[in-house]
Amino acid sequence: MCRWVLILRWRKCYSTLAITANSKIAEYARLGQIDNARRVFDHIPHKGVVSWNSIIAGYFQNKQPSEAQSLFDQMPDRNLVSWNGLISGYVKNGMVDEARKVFDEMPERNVVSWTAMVRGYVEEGLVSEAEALFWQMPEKNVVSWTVMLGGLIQQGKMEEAQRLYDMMPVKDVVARTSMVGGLCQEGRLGEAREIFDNMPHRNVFSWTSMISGYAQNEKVDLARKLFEVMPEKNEVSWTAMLMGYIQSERIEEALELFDAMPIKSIVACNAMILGLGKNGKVTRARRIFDSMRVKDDAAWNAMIKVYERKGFDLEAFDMFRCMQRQGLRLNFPSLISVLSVCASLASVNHGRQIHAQLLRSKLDDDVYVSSVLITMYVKCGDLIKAKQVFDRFSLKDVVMWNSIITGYAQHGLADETLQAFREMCSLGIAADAVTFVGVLSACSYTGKVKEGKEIFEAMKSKYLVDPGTEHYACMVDLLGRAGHLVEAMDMINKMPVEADAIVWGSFMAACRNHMNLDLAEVAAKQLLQLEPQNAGHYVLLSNIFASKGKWGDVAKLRKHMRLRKVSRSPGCSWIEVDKKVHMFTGGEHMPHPEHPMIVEKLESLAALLREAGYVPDGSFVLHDLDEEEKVRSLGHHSEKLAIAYGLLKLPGGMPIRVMKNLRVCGDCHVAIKLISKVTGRLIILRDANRFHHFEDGVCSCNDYW
DNA sequence: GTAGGGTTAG
Repeated sequence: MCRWVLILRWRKCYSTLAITANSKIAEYARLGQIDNARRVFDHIPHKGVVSWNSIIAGYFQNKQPSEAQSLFDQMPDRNLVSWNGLISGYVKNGMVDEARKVFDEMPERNVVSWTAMVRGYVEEGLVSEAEALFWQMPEKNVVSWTVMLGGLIQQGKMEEAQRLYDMMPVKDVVARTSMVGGLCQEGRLGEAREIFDNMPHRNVFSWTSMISGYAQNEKVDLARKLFEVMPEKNEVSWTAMLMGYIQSERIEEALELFDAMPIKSIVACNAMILGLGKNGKVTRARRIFDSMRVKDDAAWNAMIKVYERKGFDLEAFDMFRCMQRQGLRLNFPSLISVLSVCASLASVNHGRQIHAQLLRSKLDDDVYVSSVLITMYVKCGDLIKAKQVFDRFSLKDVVMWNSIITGYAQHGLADETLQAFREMCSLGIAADAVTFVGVLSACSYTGKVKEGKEIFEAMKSKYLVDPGTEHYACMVDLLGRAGHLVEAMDMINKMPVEADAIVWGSFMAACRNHMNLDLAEVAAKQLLQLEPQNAGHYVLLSNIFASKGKWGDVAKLRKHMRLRKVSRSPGCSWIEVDKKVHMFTGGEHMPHPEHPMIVEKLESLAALLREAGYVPDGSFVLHDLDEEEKVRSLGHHSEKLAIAYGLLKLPGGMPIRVMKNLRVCGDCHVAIKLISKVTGRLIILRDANRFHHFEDGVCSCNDYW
């Protein structure tokens, strides 16, 4: 008697233990600690079928389908749950074919098996396969119907979805919620609301679905009304509401809601960071980022993207490095952002490093990534490497062709640009608007007026691409540079759309280069109207007035500038030395630590230049200084500082690559040509528009920029 | 304790 009790007690205890072990397996698997789950599994003395099922599901959950399959093969006995688990495991790993094989081979099937398989097809977007299977099902229940419904909705087949929904014998909360979501996606808010209102039961999901529907369709206030009355909210509901404000750019209200959120989900934080970034509130975005206890890939990407978009390249890069130091894996969006950062910083070394990582993680055989890579190398001035990446890729799309075409154009290689353009056309790839910007600007940079005009005409008639403002800007630039100012003006007047600042800016520069002060004045006034905050326009107009001796107008303009609180966007140049980017600003507010040495170098250079016959040209300076002061101010233009630093730090024979955020000024251009001559160094300068290769006193732009 | 459905982002 006593013995039996003991045995029974022992058995009871044993089964409790097994259950605990099985839940431990599931728990570890959920946390991504599959090895711990396995350890628990291995220590169970007499493993039941549930333990096996649990560990197999765990491996599927942790993206190790082959290990799961191998365990399945070793199982002493399997039940229907094991088979169904295998199907759903493959489905979750996007392996429909494997799932189907299991489905065909299994000894018996129930509704769950069928539903899982239908779901598998739906996940892959194979709706017709899903439908075929669905109608073959020996029995269906609400879940199977809902899976099929979800598939149709996901594919945007709303009429079919509607029909299926009407046919459903039983509609529960889930099915109704699905339908609400589908209708909202189509903007059919009224119908969605009707289903919502007529639901016998509503839960958080249904409420959130309706709220999100309003929020996504620019009905934020309606969303808010519902949000206020919903009985219980979870973090997803809060986030859905938040997204509404962010998407309608109502950033203050978004912030208010965000601060009120009881639980700030990662999704909410990430969305808030991006939203703030879009609205220029970078510091606030950073504060939220720092406050996040757990940061996922998306959080890092969001922060990197915010910095990248704002042009805070160094910060973006630091962030990326920080992310890697935390041991986070490279992922697609952050790679794209950071490659753009490398491109904009023209940091070849960093770019190459990332390229290497790309190769290792096998992310490089993607059109998108390759195009960004090409652009990166182009902007870093390494056309050879850009071409290598380009050639390596077999299935090139327009974007990739555009990358290399624009690259050649920016380096002033018109023949290569045109050749690539022809090659692309002969391969039957349709040129788009971006292609023509590249081709036309190449013609413009190199004075190919005839070719440019022909291409511009062909663009409309032969390639059927409507010219946009950017193409007119190219044409105005092309004509203007070549001195056909009247024709350029004519082009502006004939434009179907209003000329923007870029068009007028090109025209302006042309007038200045060809010393047509009257037309320049017209252009400058237009520019001031279009961009009253851009200090560059004041500088230009002021220079024109000064050249004409209209000192009264100069004074008036300055006063105007002060009144409107316009400040010059600071010129800034940078150079990469020892894998570090060194920034230089024109003034002496934030001097480089090695400033004295650089100034010394500049002075010795100045002496050499004077010997070579260089006379500083003060007309490029805005400030009303006396001659000597002007020379000093010119001497400290940021590009010269950066070049001097490069001369000091980079071994002889190595090209000096300098980047500048504005267009290089005329005086610097003359001076740098001479510097390349007296020092015998190749100097590559990337300014806001294009590349200048200075060698032995000559620039690749032929003084035409 | 193990198998099938609905809500937030990029």
